[in-house]
Amino acid sequence: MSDDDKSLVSRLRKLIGAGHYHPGERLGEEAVAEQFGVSRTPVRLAFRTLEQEGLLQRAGKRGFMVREFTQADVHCAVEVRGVLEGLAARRLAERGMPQDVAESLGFWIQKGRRLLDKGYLLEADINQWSDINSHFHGSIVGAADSRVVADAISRNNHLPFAAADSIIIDSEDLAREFKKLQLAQFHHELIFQSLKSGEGARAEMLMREHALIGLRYPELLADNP
Amino acid sequence: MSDDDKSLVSRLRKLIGAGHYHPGERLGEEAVAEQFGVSRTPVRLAFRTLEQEGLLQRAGKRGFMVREFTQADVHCAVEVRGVLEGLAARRLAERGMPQDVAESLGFWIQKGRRLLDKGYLLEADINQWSDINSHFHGSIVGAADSRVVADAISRNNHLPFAAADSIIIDSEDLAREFKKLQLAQFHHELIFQSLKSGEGARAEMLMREHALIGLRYPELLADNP
DNA sequence: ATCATTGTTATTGGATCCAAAGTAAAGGCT
DNA sequence: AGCCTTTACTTTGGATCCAATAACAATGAT
Repeated sequence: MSDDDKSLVSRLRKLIGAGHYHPGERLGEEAVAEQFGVSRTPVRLAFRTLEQEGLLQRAGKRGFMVREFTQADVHCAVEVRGVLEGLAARRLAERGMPQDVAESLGFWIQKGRRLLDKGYLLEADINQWSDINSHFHGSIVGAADSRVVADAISRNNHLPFAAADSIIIDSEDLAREFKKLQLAQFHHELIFQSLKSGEGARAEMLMREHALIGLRYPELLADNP
Repeated sequence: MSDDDKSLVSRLRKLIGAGHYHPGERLGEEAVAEQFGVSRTPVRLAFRTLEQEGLLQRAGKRGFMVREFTQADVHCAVEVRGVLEGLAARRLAERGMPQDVAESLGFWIQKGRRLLDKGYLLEADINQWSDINSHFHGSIVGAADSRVVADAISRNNHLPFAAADSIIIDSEDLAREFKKLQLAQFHHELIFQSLKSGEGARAEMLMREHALIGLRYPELLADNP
């Protein structure tokens, strides 16, 4: 197998997220163990972790089943990320942003600006934006200086489509995606601005709105071409 | 042992929460296994769960250590609960509160009112309030109708002092505690009011403020006797 | 004397075995 | 024929065994 180096949990996580297992499907320990060529022990350990992450749920007394994710679940996961990252942003604004964090955020904003300044989007730009985006969000969450908040966010990010860097990219319509990223970049700059001036409430609200960008804006941009 | 019926995770959770293990102390699988009279296997499983819950953290490549909780961590956990329960309340208000939920919340509010109406607090009332309180919060979270949100809250509640029903009771000063519960009851009624009228933003803010009642109000009440 | 290297020990990860519990199926009874 | 009971099988939980590895200690070299 190609990814023998990755841990069992992340491999399973990826498979579940990719919809490789049907939602509601029961996962037998023996079956999975055989599928990955390991014994039952590591599978049992992994299942407990995946259960806590919310990807698996107990199927009565008969082991675990793949958690089913509705559209509403995705929506909620994004909103949860919104309020949590909003909390992180507010904390950062209220406690004052350290110089190095400001520099780091400025750096990623500059990078985003340069990426979008050319006025259009290339296929190859997607990955770069994903990188920029996760560094921006990661810097804020990290600078909020609270393991509890960071853990809550990271746990939520284990849910499919919930993570900030899991923006659905529609390679078919790069023009529309460009508009979306332009808006996201604008959000980033506004958030940066409010963080710098210690506007906690504004930073929080902006962050919460920013989280929704993948949910609500596509339809909006679709209607107004 | 007296509590053989409880699962290993909850027993460990309780011990860790009670400070039975020193923060930062390394927990060996063998040692814990022997202490509980079981083999290493269930301990290993439990450790993975406790790790995800944030009570244990990996100690390098050498097993797990007891997570250390600072006062700031407790504060953050309470704020996280605030924003999450706030989200639940807003969802409930915006989607409209079903009749049965309104009746249930009204019931617990009535019970709280009757408990406090006598104007003072008895030692025995504490447990009853805890019951009322968790039912009130539980009803709202449940009625928000989102497993994602409910799970996020429940995971956060595993952290010591983060759960809504873990109000620190100072049996030495029941008069002050009475004031606190009076305020909490008032919060509950205001939240109920805003939920009924569909005031999402108000319900959310009230819920967030309500979460802080155990953190900030004691000092306030201490200064103003 | 200090540092590096090597050997020993402690501890975790993985595999296998056994027991317990639950489910499905087959057979018997009304 | 339908339902209940009993039996066989599947599957998970717990215990033990073995291997891999990291920490520790001791010994030797510079």
